[in-house]
Amino acid sequence: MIHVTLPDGTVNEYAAGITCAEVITDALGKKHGCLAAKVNGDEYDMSHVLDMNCSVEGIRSDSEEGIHILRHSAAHLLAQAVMELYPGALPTIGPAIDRGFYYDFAMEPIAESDLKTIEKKMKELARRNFTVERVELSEEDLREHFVNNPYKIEIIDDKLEDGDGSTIYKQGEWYDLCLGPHVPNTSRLMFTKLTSVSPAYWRGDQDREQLVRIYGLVEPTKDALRETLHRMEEAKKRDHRKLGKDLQLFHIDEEVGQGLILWTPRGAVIRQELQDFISHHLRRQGYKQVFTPHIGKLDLYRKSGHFPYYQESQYPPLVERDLMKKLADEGCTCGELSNLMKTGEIEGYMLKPMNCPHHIKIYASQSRSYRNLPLRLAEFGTVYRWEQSGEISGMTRVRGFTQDDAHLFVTEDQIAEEVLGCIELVQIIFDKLGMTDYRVRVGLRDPDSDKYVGDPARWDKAEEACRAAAASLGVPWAEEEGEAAFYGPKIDFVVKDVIGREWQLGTVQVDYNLPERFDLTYMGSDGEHHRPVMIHRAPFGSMERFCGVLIEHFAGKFPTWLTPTQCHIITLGERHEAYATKVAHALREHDIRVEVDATDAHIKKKIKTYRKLQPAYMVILGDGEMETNTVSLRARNGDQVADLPLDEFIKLLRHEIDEKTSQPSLVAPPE
RNA sequence: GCCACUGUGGCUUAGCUGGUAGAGCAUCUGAUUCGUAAUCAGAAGGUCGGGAGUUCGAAUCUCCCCAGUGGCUCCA
Repeated sequence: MIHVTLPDGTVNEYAAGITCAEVITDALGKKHGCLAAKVNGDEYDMSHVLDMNCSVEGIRSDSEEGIHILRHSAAHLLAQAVMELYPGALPTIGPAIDRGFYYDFAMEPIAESDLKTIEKKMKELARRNFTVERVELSEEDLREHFVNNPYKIEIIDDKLEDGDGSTIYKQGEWYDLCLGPHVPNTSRLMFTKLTSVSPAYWRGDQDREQLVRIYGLVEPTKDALRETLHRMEEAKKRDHRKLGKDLQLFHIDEEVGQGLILWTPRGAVIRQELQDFISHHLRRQGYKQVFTPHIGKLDLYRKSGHFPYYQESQYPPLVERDLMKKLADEGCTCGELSNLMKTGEIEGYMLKPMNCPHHIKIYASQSRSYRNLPLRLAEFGTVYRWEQSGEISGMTRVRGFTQDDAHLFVTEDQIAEEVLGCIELVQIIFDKLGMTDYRVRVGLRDPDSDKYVGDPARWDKAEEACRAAAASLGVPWAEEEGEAAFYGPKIDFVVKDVIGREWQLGTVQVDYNLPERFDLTYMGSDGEHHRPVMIHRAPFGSMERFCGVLIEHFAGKFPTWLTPTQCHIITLGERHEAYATKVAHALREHDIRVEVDATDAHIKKKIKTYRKLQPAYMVILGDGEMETNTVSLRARNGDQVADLPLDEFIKLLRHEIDEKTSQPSLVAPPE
């Protein structure tokens, strides 16, 4: 007999050889809703046999672990379906991921339209309710089972110690190399949806075979699946690319170029408000504003190390006209031109891929003493990077963007305090905008690598400063070894977009390298020359990406201070035009953004038209308002307030704008 | 850059196996003056992402290019 401890603390006695399933059914009844079990904290199949004293806990399909198992099992079901439909395909790997699962196959590319057929096959296989069986095999047997699949053999070669066996999971005739655990039978996998197909490289290595990756979703119940799909639909409505068009915030034009954002008037308002907001805080924190040009000589970037090393991700250099002509006359080929630029034999200019070299030159333009430090130079600096064409997306990944950049030149002792200051700035901004759903990544050096520049003792200190700063935020943060830049540790702020992709926004990076390369110095109190340390920081990352994320964050419903139209005045009839003009003037006198429609169109129609642009308020003016010098307001959700005295309205609205409250609240308190 | 898919007037979109495009919204004109999510009538607007080809004839077939979407790779 063995003793099994259940989660509620009761201890039951069973005959050795009982399975997890039997224990859980005994404890919770037949409808226990569990897919697998935890035995002494480790995950096992339901069929796992217990032969000694232990604790057993069911893993429900709606728990985090349960959904993970469900996804992993659904990946197996997908592979089984694909193998039946495409006998020549070779399954490789198929894990559960954050939002579902995928499986990679070595096979001829398939189209998205083929997913329906595969999905149907999966349903059919699920319905046939195969038992999912775990089989332990010796290494020899394993290799025998996968003799026709070099991918699986490669995994066996890599993951298994010589002589070790492992397990396969079988459902029907089909089986896969896997550690498990899995659902007990395929009927658990009825509610799946294949979402997309795309290529992926074997083991993520661009130089290796390209595989076909199929993505899918799975949920324990029909309702849960429907809800998930609905949520995804809803999220798509908030996509900044769609809202950017609907709200007329930005435009990308084929003829201008890929990944180049045209900020339209309404979008420009948002960007300007954000820039004003951040500029205000920069002044408070003692930053100095600078302006620098969009290009710089190749020599500058040779010195900084960005050319030719990062050439691939830059626009090609600009070469002076006379030189170009001379080289052309001499019959110089493009390849030769490129080589001449690399070796420095000819000079050219580059669109700046970052602002640091320019700011460094400002630092170096005078002799500096410790009394001048920290020197904090800030600029909304526009940079250009040659992103791969397939990677460009909306406002979040572009080829020209404006960083809310700054470079701090500090002494070694000032690093900790200044990093903290940078972090505080990020926090002020995120707090004001109600952005709470972000994660913080502290990039540290990989202790086993020698690619890092600078003295390890100084690194330790800088890393400790970054850690302490991240910890001070009060949000989740994670250290990631090997994620530091080669020149110093960093802190990144990462948010997710509506479809779950992660984007890096703000960043704070400590840099020992550039001051060295540019031989920057300051005079210390000891009368000696010392090397300053640089801190690069951009709390928003870039205005483009940040605004893109912000559009999705607010679903286009911006707080009053940010929204392009704060008041849209609508008249009931033509005779109210004069009053509308008067109200508009009064509002504009108080620096409130107003638009007016005094045409004779029906009020319903006007409301329908302008609500799409999400003004903070629609101001309705008719006979009543005109006679009593009042306004009536309509909020975005349709709520109304009637006959608010005009001066009272202005006062309240001005207050709302100045306070930068999260949402318009003059009609009803925000939800 | 790689693979699949997509690309029709400002927006959304119909157009099956090839025979030179239909519609709704928006726009303009006229009528209506009607208190909060589609008043009526009329007009104008596209040669179908660009180019080449097959064909008597292509938005519909082929090829090349451009752009977008999804993912991979990359991201100082």
